[in-house]
Amino acid sequence: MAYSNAAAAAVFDEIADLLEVQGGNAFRVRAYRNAARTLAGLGRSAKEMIAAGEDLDDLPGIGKDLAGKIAEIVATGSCVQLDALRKELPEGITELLRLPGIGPRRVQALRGALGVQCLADLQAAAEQGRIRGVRGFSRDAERRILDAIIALLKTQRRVPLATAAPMAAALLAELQTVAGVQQAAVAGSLRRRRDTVGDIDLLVSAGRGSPVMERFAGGNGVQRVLAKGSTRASIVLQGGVQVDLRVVPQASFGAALLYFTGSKPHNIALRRLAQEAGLKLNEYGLFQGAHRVAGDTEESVYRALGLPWIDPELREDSGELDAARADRLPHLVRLQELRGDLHVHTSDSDGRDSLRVMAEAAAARGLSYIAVTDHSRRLAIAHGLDAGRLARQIDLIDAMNEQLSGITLLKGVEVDILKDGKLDLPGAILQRLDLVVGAVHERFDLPADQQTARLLRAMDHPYFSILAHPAARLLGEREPCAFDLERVLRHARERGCFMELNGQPTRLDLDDHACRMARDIGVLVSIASDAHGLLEFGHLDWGVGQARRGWLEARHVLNTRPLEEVRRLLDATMGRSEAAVTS
DNA sequence: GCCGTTTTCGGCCCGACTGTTTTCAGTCG
Repeated sequence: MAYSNAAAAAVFDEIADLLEVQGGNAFRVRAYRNAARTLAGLGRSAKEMIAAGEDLDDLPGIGKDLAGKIAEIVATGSCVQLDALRKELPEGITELLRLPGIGPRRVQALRGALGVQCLADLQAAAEQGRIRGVRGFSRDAERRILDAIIALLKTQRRVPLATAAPMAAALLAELQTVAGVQQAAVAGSLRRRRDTVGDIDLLVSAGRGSPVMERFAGGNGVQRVLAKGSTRASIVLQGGVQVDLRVVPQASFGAALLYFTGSKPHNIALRRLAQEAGLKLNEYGLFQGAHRVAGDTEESVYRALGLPWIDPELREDSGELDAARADRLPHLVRLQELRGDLHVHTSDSDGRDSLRVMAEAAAARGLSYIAVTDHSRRLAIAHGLDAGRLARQIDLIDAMNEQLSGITLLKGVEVDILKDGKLDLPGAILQRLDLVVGAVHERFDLPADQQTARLLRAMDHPYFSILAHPAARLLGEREPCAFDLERVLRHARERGCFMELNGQPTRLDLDDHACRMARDIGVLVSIASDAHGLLEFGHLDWGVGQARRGWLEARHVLNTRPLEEVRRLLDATMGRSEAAVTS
């Protein structure tokens, strides 16, 4: 198994889980989790850093010990400490932590008293009425555990951002109509635009006596109320998505929004900053003693800490505080800066709408160009185009460009990258296109070195412009392919081709970390809708969210450029230099 | 396990909610 930062991060996360169940020092557990986060968000491969003689213990949260463990993982692919922990603890014990209300202490209690080793053991113990006999567990607790196990087994865990966002918007609109509610906002990972969200976090400010909690917990579509106090409540919606609501006074709204937006590591880092300045930050404000010095808006809190306001997408404690202090925060790309979309399907392959309908829908959204990129012949299930059908589509597009105004259609294809890295259509037809978008649609399971070689070879084809959805992941369905992203990005830069950030809600691929690596290495990213119907140009917005999480500015994005410039850049990938085009 | 314009030891963010161990520990975000 080839080394990846993600694999090393997974090792540290598992060690943290196991130490936690074992009742280990909570700060030691956190140290492993921090290191996992550092690795996952690292712009470069730790393996290459070691090879270059760099000290890993210069990285935040990584000291001598963990640097040594990373070196061990790089060298051997495993970690002695993890192997030892796995031997000491039963496989499956950490899944008990996924049950609400069950933490490390209760897992230990259940294991000690009943010998529970996994979810199935616990379920059996609950069904047999043995849990109520354990100290600290009542008959009610036993029933709750059983309910939680059943709920866990049938609900999906995280939902795509695009699924949660409209649910949150609907709830927010309802809360805004409740008497006494002054301000309401979405917070949490949804506001930070993570690709998936575990629950929906909502915040409102309201005067005393507002019935907002009652309305929230008693609303339509509420399946279960998990908790309900005067300032905080949690419900589960029909369909299994959890929603948390927090109510604060108006004067605390900004501090609460900051706190409730997270991420947790960002909050911890901010609170530490406050501490160092002799202040205390909590969800009610920034305090000097009992005096509130800031808190009505997020800006006021950041400003009082000597910082500019930070975009929510950046709040992951991955360098944004340093950047803010140095006044070097990125000017993140915005949806309205996209001028075109370089991955669009029509009913010629598996799209639902015709060429003309797609063109008009794109124009109506304010785009000035789109690339028509239907599938190639290999993808028979998508009615992929062979050379003959593609040639006819090319002629059709030429003719249609004569008629259209305000939008230009670029001639492209989403060509399959075959197992050996060859492309699924002959060069003679690819040569006639404005751009070639290559994608993997099969054999996702190749070993990392073969998958990497496959992608590199595809990019070396004389006509290759953009690598589409490079990891080929499907959120909740298919893990990303194993390949050496850094090598692929470096090759793309040398070859002069581009990487796609696919905006389909279950793809979002490149992911945020990969975007940041592309930015660092200097490869332009094409944010694409991969629209298969006229309504799907909206997917561009999900792509923009991930791009922003990846610190991308307009200058890092291919399709923020005007048509003439994009043409020049694409021509170069197709072996047509500027001189050749004009001659 | 990490970290350090007080430091190589002794800290490590802070508060709400729940259940139950009737004064607080465990869990969560």
